Amino acid sequence: MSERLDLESIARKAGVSRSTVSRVINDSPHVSERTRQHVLAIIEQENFHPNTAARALVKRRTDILGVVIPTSANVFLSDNNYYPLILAGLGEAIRQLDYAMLMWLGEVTHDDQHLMRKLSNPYLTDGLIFVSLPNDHPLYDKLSRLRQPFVMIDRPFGELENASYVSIDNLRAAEIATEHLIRLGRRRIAHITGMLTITDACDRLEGYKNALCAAGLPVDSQLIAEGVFNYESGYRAMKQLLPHRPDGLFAANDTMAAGALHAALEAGLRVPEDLSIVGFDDVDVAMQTTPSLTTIRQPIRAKGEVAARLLVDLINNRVSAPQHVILPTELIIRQSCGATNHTKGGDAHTAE
Amino acid sequence: MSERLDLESIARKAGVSRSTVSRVINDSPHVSERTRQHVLAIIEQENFHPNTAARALVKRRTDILGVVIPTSANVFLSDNNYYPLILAGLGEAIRQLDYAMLMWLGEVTHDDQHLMRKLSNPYLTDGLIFVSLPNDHPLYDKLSRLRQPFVMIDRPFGELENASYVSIDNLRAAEIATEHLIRLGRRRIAHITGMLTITDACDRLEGYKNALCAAGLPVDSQLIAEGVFNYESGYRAMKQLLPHRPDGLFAANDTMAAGALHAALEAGLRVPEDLSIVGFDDVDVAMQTTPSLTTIRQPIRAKGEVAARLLVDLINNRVSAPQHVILPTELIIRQSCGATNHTKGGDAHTAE
DNA sequence: TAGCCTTTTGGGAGCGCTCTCAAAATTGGT
DNA sequence: ACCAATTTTGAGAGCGCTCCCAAAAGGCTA
Repeated sequence: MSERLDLESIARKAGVSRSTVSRVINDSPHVSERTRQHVLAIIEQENFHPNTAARALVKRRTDILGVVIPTSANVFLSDNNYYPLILAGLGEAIRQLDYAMLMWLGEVTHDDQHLMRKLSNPYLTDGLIFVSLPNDHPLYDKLSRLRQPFVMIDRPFGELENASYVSIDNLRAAEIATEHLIRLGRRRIAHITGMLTITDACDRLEGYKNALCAAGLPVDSQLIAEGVFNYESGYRAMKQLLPHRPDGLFAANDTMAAGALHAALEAGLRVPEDLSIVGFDDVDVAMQTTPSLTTIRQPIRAKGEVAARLLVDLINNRVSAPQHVILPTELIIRQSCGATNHTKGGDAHTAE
Repeated sequence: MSERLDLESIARKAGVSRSTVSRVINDSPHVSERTRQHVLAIIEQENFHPNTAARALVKRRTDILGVVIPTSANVFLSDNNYYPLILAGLGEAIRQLDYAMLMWLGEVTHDDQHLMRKLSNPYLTDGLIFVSLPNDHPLYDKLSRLRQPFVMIDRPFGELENASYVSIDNLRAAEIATEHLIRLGRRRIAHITGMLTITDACDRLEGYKNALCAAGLPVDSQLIAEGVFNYESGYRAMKQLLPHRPDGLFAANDTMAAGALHAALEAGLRVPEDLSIVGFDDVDVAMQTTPSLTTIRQPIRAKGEVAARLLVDLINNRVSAPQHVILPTELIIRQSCGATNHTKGGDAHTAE
């Protein structure tokens, strides 16, 4: 019904040229204040929106960042709110940077080829962020062929040249968690790993072993059970560990720690008296269990924020790849480990 | 370094015209098989990607769907995995439909104007999906001025003409939950509401009241406490309800039910003996509490999937707005209500 | 008021694609 | 082998914007 709106039609109504309208839209300083206000008024009145496709065509910029979370459904969806937190951090930072966020979720194995073509289309996004890309993922090999700048959240496996990432020192954090249990006098310390296709999980396992070795304790494979970062797998892993009488447990995330706690309590163990538990992440669930979980806090939201900013810096050539950012972690002592602590953590109901 | 790739350059290399390459890319039937294969080979060899901006400019289609989750941070991020499930449903369906998903997360109050301009730009997305838009949200008024097709997940407040939505019958589901408690002999049934700016929460409150009235039970405002859909608020609400000695509780979602359960157990109540609890959603947490939660299951992923398909139908004029889709719910009986049940639900560790 | 410099404005070209229409090549029937 | 029908291909225009450059307008000094 209403004629189609473009720069030209706005220009005509405002009695100026297309170029001037363009300048107004792009906040160019080369427009008199009088003209700017007038054009702005017409734009408002006509409810005009510049065509982003036309703009992108000439500027070779879409102002869109792509986010890929290839994590399998049962981890993303489940009780583990690591990914929602990452997303929140990404979403907020990306919006602040005045970009839009294009998202691909879930397993991409089946339409791998197809998706990769979309992802690697340099005209769709200005850059990409990969979250927790498993090292056996089909996208892995294609990364090196990517033309666009990209940032990974969580350290990639092996030496991926040109890959920038944002992560934490998982190895050291796991050592700290395990050392804490050792310091509390535990000698049969078990570990529930995360999905071992994710480097973070491998590093945490490594850190756990390191700490045992450093303390002269044996690394007993019967005290190591594999999980996949969700509650269910933590519960199962603990069932499997219980016959080997652990007196301490370091779980690769809080969600699995909660599942393990459930299994331990069900088996009649007292926590922390009989079994000392330390988790990882410090997500909400850590404060909702009884007893609440001692854990390693990592800045999950910040990972997303930092990754987004880093990507934009990469896009604008303010820095050049690869960049590696390591964010700090912190041991948060609550009830599940049995250490007395009067300053940190707090219970479930006085959270900030 | 390498020359810029476009249709023309591919055409030159293949010894055909730009038009032919375009036809190949768009799967036009008007190309001989011989030519198609040849061109395809060149495209592959050169790793060519058509410029989406140029295509969008002429086709007036971006093949992008916008998803807006304006929910405040503490609900999206928290223990409640309603939104991740919605997202998973949306993400999968949108990918299957061969669209990309553009996302806006979190509160938009501050840069309201700015965001709305971006959202309503008809050249950025082909359509929009709003998830749980609170009725006091600044976007609410602007919905009627939207030119693009849009679909809401969860019923919008009031009579928004032209608004299509996908939801469930919250009113009836809440009645069923409450009736179940009544049937179990409970007489002092409490309710913890969701955020009352979301229509679903209002409907559930209404259904709760309806059921009480229908059973000749009084509606006691002291037995109604307001929550915001997260664990913390469920815990607090229960603390507030306990002095009024409820013997039953219907919580507007599982996460709050879990918080309430925590508070009840802490206060020394036995569940379900002293207090019968029914939740809503049937998310993972419902099977992880002890006792596990009786709840109303709603098809959360399906909401996302259906909304995406509906939006695409709207975009392609296969249906016309407004469309209202109501998905089915189901009462899942577990331990927290005290009803004996031998067929449904199961415990936390035998999930499907 | 003329002359110079600065600020502001306008017009043309072109980004890479799709679409329409016409031309060329192929097919089939006689 | 010829003409009509069909299939396949090519060229031109144009989508709505930005960018470059030149022209116009405005400000200042002499």
